[in-house]
Amino acid sequence: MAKLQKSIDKRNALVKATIELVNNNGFHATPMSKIAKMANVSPATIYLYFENKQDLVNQTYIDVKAEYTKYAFANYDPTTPIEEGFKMIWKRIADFKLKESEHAMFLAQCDNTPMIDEESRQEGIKHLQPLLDLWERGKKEGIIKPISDYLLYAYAINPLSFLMMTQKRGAFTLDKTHLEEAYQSAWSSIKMCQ
Amino acid sequence: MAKLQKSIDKRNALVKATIELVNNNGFHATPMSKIAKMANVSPATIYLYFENKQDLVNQTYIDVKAEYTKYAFANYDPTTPIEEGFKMIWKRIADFKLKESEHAMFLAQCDNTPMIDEESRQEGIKHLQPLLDLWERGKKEGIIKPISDYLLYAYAINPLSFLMMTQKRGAFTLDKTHLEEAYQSAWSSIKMCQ
Amino acid sequence: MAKLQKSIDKRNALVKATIELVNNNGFHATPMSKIAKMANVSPATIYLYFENKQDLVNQTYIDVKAEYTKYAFANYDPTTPIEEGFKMIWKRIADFKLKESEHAMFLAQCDNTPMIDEESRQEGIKHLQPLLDLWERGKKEGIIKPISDYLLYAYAINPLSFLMMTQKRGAFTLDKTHLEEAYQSAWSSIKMCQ
Amino acid sequence: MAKLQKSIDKRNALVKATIELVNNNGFHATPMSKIAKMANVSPATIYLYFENKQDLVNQTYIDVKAEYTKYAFANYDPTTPIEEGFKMIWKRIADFKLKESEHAMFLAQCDNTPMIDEESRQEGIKHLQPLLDLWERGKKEGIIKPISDYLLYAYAINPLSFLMMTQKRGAFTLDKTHLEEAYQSAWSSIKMCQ
DNA sequence: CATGAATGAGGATTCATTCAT
DNA sequence: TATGAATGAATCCTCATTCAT
Repeated sequence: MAKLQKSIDKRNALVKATIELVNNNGFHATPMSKIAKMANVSPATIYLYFENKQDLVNQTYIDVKAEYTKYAFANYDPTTPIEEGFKMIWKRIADFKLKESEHAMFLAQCDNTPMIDEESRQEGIKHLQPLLDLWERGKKEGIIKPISDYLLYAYAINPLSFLMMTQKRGAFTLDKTHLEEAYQSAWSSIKMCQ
Repeated sequence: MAKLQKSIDKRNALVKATIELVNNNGFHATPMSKIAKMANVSPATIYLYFENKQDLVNQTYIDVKAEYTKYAFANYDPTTPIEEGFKMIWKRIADFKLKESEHAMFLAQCDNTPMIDEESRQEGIKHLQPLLDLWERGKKEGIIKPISDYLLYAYAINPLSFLMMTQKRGAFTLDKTHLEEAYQSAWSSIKMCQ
Repeated sequence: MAKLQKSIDKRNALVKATIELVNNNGFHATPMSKIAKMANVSPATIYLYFENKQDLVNQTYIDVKAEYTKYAFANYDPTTPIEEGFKMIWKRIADFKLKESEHAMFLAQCDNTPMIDEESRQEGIKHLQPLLDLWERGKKEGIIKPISDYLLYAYAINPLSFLMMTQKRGAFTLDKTHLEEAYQSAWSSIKMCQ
Repeated sequence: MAKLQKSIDKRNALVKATIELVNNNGFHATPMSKIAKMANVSPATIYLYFENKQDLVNQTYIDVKAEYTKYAFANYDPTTPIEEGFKMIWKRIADFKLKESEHAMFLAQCDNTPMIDEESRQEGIKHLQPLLDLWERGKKEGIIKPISDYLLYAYAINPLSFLMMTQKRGAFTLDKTHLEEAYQSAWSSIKMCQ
């Protein structure tokens, strides 16, 4: 039991180090040896937990993506009214992207780069279902525009990634007011024009 | 003159090869030797045109970014009415992202990755000025929401990058109808609510 | 007693696995971990039975060599007439090389490779004495050529190794007729010309 | 031209180093870095001449095998009478195995080990044809036993490998007398009994 | 006795960059 | 200007061996 616990700790340390180093240097500029050093293990130990470097980032991606969606829907109840439900989820996602910006940044890099296996990418998408369901419901009720989920995501959610990156680069800080404005823009872009 | 012409051809071939290879493999997984091969020159020749690998991608980034903004504002007249002007630019940008998707993809990778020097990043932003001017004008006239340009960009323009990537991955095809819907979402998100 | 029995089983399993893996991959391309896996023990367990990898192959070599000579002389009686005795031994050796070809192959690899300690090599040679004694007797009786034992071995016995390897590679199958022909060649090469 | 010459020299130096190091340590215990050092080139240079380590030994094997057969048949004329022709070839082969014992040892290791690709092994066999032709002729003329070429090789030629190895190990020195005795044994084993 | 986890040392291979031509 | 050969410095990964349990 103690052994097993220790193992999970090491795996976590490796995942954490991977996120930080890949964020700063990119996948291929992050040597396994540095990951090992940052996680306080021997390079060889990585291979007890992951098949190879590709597997390490794939699993890290899936881990972070799962954490992201878990966070997004943590307090969401599928019976909530559309607008309120959307706002709730949107705020949680905004929260995640800005507070857990290291993790969000890692996802952004994975999503705009050929560094993740297609299979792992698919695996990561799965957990977004509650949002898609909400949109489905919203479309039926005539509250959400009857357009492709890809378009809805592009306008309602994805801009947060851009804002997070911008903030990360120090060009701009997203305060409460900005956040409210962003939400209004998001909602305006997907709600039915009355 | 003939020699100079030849040189420009080689430089262009190198830039082109860089875009294609970095798109498919990422910066660090793209060896100089492969770039040279694809451009039909010797590896050593690259160093006649670029200082080193970093310089090569930096310059490629600036080139592509310049091409992007040039395309975006090609037929734009700064005296055009706000909504019409925005639509015009938006359509050009959408056009570029979808038709020159290789180049757009390259920019997306650069923008979400630590592969470009901060200096070159700044250099690339410069040429967006006409759009910022349009927004300035729009805000003054009470047509565009008086919010940060970063927010406006995040909602009006950046979603096109997401849609381009989605389409590139084959998950979804953006047809005329989608494009019109996307425009409506973009405009809705930044126009003043009346 | 039960424990001791168990131990011998493990040692045997390890020796067996070593033979098979070294045959297929060679000494250095055979990891201890694979040997352990094939023998159904932990890598660490190997070190309870053998000092290190070198010791493991050395002991395996000695084991197999002993088995080989034991088989060769199993039914041999030192008072048998020369030609009959030689034929008897030769047939046993041929039998071993062809039926226990895995073991014979292992010996061939050890004997043509710097993988075995000189000491273990010497140890392995010891048990061939009965054959040398037979030859001694044969020389005295004027039946066997009065030449070096090395020459006798090279012509009377060693060709069987070559034939075994050839057969192992599938180039050729040694049937009863071939075997008889081989024996004739062997005997012709060492018997006194009358 | 100077460049090309230099290249061939490097390739030769690499092949030479490979033979010596593999003889002393075996294939897998011979690091590329040591081969490079002994050949006075950088490790990376090896990969300009050979695809990888396997290719390096394969090509070395083929080179040495070609040298061996070229040496064996250097002064052989296919119209020579059988016994004389055989003796001539046999002597050349013995000469090669004993004088070029480094090369012969390398072949012995390759032939008793899974270190060479099957394809290269086949390639190496090709050049033995003149000997097979001689045997063919000998069988027709009733001078050589009408048995498989594999058997003939096993008894007439292969023992020389064993004797070479034995001599290399210092257990025994093959002088002129021994050599004559060896030839008699070889010939006895394959010639028709009259 | 037996083990699975852990690791340091090492090995094959790649690659950005240089240099002689 | 243009090149192909050459290379030292990484980088990923493996493996014999040890150690805490």
